[in-house]
Order: sequence, then structure tokens, then C-alpha cells
Amino acid sequence: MNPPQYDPELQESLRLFKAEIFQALAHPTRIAMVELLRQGELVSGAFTEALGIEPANASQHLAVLRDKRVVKKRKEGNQVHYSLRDPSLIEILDLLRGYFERDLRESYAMLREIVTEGQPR
Amino acid sequence: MNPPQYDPELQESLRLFKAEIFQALAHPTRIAMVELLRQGELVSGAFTEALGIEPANASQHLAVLRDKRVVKKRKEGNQVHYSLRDPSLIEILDLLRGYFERDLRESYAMLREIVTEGQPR
DNA sequence: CGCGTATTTGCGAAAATTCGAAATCACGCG
DNA sequence: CGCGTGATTTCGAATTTTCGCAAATACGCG
Repeated sequence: MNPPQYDPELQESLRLFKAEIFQALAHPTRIAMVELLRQGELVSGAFTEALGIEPANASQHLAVLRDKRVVKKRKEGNQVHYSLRDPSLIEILDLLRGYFERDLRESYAMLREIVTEGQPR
Repeated sequence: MNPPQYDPELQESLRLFKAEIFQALAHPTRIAMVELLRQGELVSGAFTEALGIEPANASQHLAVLRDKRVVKKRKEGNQVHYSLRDPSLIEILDLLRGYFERDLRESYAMLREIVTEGQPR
């Protein structure tokens, strides 16, 4: 019960868990899904419509997100509602947004450098 | 060039970009590598020793992290030093730890619920 | 039962992972 | 200079995983 501060096995399972979360988000469609869920619950069909994909495909990606515990489902009569299991995922996505912006800026700078490099001085 | 606020194509390529970053971290070994880099620079060989993997394997994973711009390399004589390109990645991993703990608590609660459910009242 | 919505399953193609062997690279030494 | 050594990367091939489509199957409802 009491968690040792430096348990190698715990560390390992924690890394596995983190890897699974990242794996779950390692697809453009699933990222779009999570971003859509930022505002709240969505029915399964809403994804297929918003993303222009087939129901089967949406269901598959949702299954991945479900398996990795990113989203939870709630059946209501005929249809299935999905929502984020833990809103703090939003925080993580926001943090990543800052990361991406920095990275994009860097890439842009590098690109410009390469371009100007080719120019005669 | 000028980025419209809501360009679907831009959104899509941005998601692709994000997916690549997630993909880079979607492996326990690579997560361990990033966590090792929390303290600072490491030589390539240090990873193989700390993680108990073969040099070729470590090099592959480092190449992935390099390609996705997570780490940067610095050659010094015989060996190659790696370091995090952006330390805010650490924040994200820390956030995930809290996420993980919440998840464990939930699983435990659910387990207990199932157990008590089976009990006669 | 019949219908529409969701999910699951089967399958081929593409990508990721791993490992051993071979190739590079920087150094020091005869 | 040529050569051997240690560190790292690259190559090649085998295995595993992921992806997207299509067909089949479940599920709730009238």
C-alpha cells in the first residue's frame, strides 16, 4: 500500500502508463477527437460528421482512446456519449501547445536560415 | 504564408505535427530516456547502461527523439552528448504522474465497488 | 420483425521495434 | 602514417503492431 519513493517496478509501470497515453494520442484523428471533447460530451456520430470519417473508423479510434483510459463512454438509449475521463488532459494539451509553438518558431527560424544561406552575400 | 485563424488545413497539419511528438514519446524506453535527461546531458552510452539495452537499440530510439526534435546531440571527441531541447517536456511528464495516480485511485474504487457489490447487505 | 446506430472482426498494406553485423568516427600509439 | 580500439550509428531482416476498409454482428427502438 505504502508507495516507496523509488520503486523501480513502479517507475517502470508508470513509464508504461505514460507511453500508453502518448500512444493513444499519437494519431491526428485521435488528437482531433480529444480536442473536440474539450468542450464537453459528444455522441459517437458527431465525430464521424465533424471529422469526415466513417463510423467504423471513428469507433476504432474511440476504442483506442477507451482502452488507454483517455475517454469514457456513456450509453443513453440508442447512442453513445463520449467524454474525457480526466479534464487535466486539457492542461497537458495546453502545455503542449506552448511546446509546439516554440518548436514551430525554431523550425521556421532554421528554415529561414537555410534559405538565406543559399543567397549570395 | 499568412495564417488564417481557422484554416482547416493548418489545423490538420498542426495535428499531424502533434501526433508526431506524441509518437516520439509513445515508447517506455524513450520516456525513460527523457526522464534521465531531466538532470542534464548524458552520453549515448549512459542510456544503454542505465536502461540495460543494446547500443544499437538506444541509438535507434535516440534517433527517433532527434527526428522529432525532442533532444539535441552534441559531439565531443569520441562520444555524443544528448540533452533535452525543451525542458518543459518534464512538466508534461510530471503532469502525467498526477494523471496516473488519479487513474489508479479510480481503478481501486471501481474494484472495491465490485467487491462490495458481491456482498450480501 | 425491420431499421438505424455502433461496435467488432477479418484482412492486406504500411510502419515500428528489435537485434546482430557491418560501417563510421575520433584517438592514441608504434 | 597506418592501425587498433572504443563509442556510435547504419544496415538488413524478422517479428510485431497499427491502420483503414469492408463485411458481419450487436443493440435499442418502434
